[in-house]
Amino acid sequence: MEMQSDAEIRRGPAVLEGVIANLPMFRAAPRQSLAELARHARSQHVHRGTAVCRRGDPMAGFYAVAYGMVKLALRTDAGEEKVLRLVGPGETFGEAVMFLEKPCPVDAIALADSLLVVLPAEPVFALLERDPRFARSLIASLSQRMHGLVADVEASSLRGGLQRVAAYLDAHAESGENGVARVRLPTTKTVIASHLGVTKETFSRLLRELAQLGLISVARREITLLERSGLADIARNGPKAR
Amino acid sequence: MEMQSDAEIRRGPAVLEGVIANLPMFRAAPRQSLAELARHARSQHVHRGTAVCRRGDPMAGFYAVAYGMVKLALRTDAGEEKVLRLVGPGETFGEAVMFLEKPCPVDAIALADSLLVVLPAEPVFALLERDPRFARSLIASLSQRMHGLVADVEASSLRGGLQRVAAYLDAHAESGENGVARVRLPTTKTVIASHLGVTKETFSRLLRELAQLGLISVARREITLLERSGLADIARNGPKAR
DNA sequence: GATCGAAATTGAGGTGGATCAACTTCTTTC
DNA sequence: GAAAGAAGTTGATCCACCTCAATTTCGATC
Repeated sequence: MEMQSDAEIRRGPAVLEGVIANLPMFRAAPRQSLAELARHARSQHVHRGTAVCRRGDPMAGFYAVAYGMVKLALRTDAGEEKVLRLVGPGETFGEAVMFLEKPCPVDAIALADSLLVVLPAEPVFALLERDPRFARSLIASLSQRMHGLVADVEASSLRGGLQRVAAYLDAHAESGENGVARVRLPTTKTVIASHLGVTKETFSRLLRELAQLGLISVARREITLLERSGLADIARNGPKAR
Repeated sequence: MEMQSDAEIRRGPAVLEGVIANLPMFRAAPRQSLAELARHARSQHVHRGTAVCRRGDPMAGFYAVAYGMVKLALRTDAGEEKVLRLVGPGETFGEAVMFLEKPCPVDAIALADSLLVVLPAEPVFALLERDPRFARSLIASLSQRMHGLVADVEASSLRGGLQRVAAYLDAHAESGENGVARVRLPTTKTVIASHLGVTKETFSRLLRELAQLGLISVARREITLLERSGLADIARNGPKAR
């Protein structure tokens, strides 16, 4: 523990700078600014299942994920939760809240042991003051995020469950070894289900429905897309428009 | 027609500058920058029911509403629509899309005869380059917008219809003449319903339910909040937790 | 103030997805 | 590698909200 902490302190700054430099919003920033940010940043290790911050917490900066995965979720008093976003390596969260200087509106929970980089607000504001290109990147980043949110609203208010699942699989396809399209779910089906706006039970049934249509085959978290075009068709036109 | 156009050209710039100066994001901008922006801006009159822009259109700038009202909505091929936001006087839309340099993701339809101010991207980018305070305001504005979207997602995925209606009324209450809280719906119930994520039929029934509970009384678009606390209670805790 | 189209209400009936419950299969831990 | 717990599946049932259809009311126009 003592030794690990020691090692982190020694190699910390360089690692931090590396993580920061690879964030999309800092791509255009000069090296000196990055070093400056890294000097004020700190790393934070969180274990699987623990909260990075909870709704209502003050937010004195924003977070970047170095490795691991964090879910941003809303929860009701009754314990139901809606996953807003899954944040993976190289992605950030909390920027918008930092600027509003309001308490955190969501829960952020680590889904895996994760290393986060915390960027305090002040140095970011300072950089903003001095580097218009950074401002531009940050604005682009926020705009992108907003576009994603609008897409989610569109999906969950205008499309049915099957359509959303099909669209999700289509959007997350990677081509596997022999050119076969596959999706590896980044976390549990329960969490994915909540992200897609259905219960785990319904998600399970929808996957089975797609499998019975011969469009996919499911093995644990590995999903093979057997008929990409049919899947894309459902994603676009829904189940009925056969 | 010719005369009106003439008049607009003459007094246009001053009016435009006035409208722009009163937008939250330009509050901190120096007068000279405002004049500069106003010089590149143009006004656009749209009649009730006509489209300002449609999904897929290129967006070479963003819009401010001087008077009137615009709805931003997503629509399905089948004609159903989901209203994302109602934009009234002194509010803006299209900033995020402008920065993404992507086609417009929503339809923008005038709900009343409206005067819009169109701010082309280039001068905004230029101002951004030169005035960090403006960048800060713009970022704050986008963050605010995002916060609103998240709140909408929360409402429509975690709360039931009655709860959403109650929350809407509670949030939009103004105190009328004799200190009685009232809400004047800004547009048709059909549009409000879509904004709240229910059909007009359901909205009608939910209002009636609240009325039968003695919490409100409805007269056309004028709604009187008879028991503010009971309404707020439903908004927070739902109908069951009596 | 009569007329016509849009908006709103009301009723009857259907349904997508939630809920509840039992069980199976993974995963983690000691 | 056994035990305990988390995640996933499956079936039965339920319900909030939607859909369809018939009026009624409102609001603009002549």
